[in-house]
Amino acid sequence: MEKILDKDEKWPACPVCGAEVVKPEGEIMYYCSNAACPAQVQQRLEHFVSRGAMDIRGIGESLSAILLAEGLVKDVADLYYLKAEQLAQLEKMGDKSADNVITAINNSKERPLARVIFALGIRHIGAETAEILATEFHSIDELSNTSREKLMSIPTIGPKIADSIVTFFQQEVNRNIIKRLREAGVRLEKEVVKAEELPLAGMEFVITGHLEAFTRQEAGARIKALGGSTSSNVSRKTSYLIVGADPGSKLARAQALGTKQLNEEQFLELLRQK
DNA sequence: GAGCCTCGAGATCT
DNA sequence: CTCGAGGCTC
Repeated sequence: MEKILDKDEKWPACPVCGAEVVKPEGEIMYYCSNAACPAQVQQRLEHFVSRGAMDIRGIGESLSAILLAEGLVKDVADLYYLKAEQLAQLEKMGDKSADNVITAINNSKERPLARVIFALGIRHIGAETAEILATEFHSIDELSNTSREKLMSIPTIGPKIADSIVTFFQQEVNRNIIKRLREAGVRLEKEVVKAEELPLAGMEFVITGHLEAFTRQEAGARIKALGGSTSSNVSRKTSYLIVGADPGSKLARAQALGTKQLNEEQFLELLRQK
């Protein structure tokens, strides 16, 4: 039920910057409409450096506030242009602490794509959705150039999230931040995982019977993408026999060899764990 | 029967 | 927030 305002009644204003507040339809909370609101800027910075995001140790609530107040940082990209000497001049900051912070910032340049997406602070994009986006897109560029339709075709992503993403990448401020992150050397592409580090590395799979979720070819592709291999015959080298509906003679052979088996549900579970 | 709305469950985000 | 179920309209 929408509140009706009396003629002279004012909408509540942001307690920090005094800007007009908005209340998205169906929601209870009011949000400050000013993206440049100091409180919002600080929250975005804190979120960016937080553990689940870029994980920059040494910068938290306190230092974030100081960096903003001193004008050393105006947005998250500025972090990567900080100099140790600038930090060392701050209150309660010596050369040692300053160096530690700079090192932490540099280390964060290699974070996995999912974390970078999460760190950007796009509305409705939490750790989970960021993870999903990182499996669908190879880079921030690819994500930023995608369409509302493509996004909506992804399970768990509906109109609200799709719009939020599209709008975010349309904003000039955000494009600029991404540009400077790239120029500073922050990796905005999917990490290249070494073959031997893939989750199914060294495992050989054989499929028997009919799978519901996908064709043999698709199943094989998924296995390969995770570093595993496939074969058409069960042997002592076979790690798992995937048993679909109406299994063939491979099942008997697997039983004779004592090969481990997975039903389709267990196989899907294995893929989900990555 | 396609299109649109509401509603509730279950998952996710703030 | 997303998504599917069920009810309504045309």
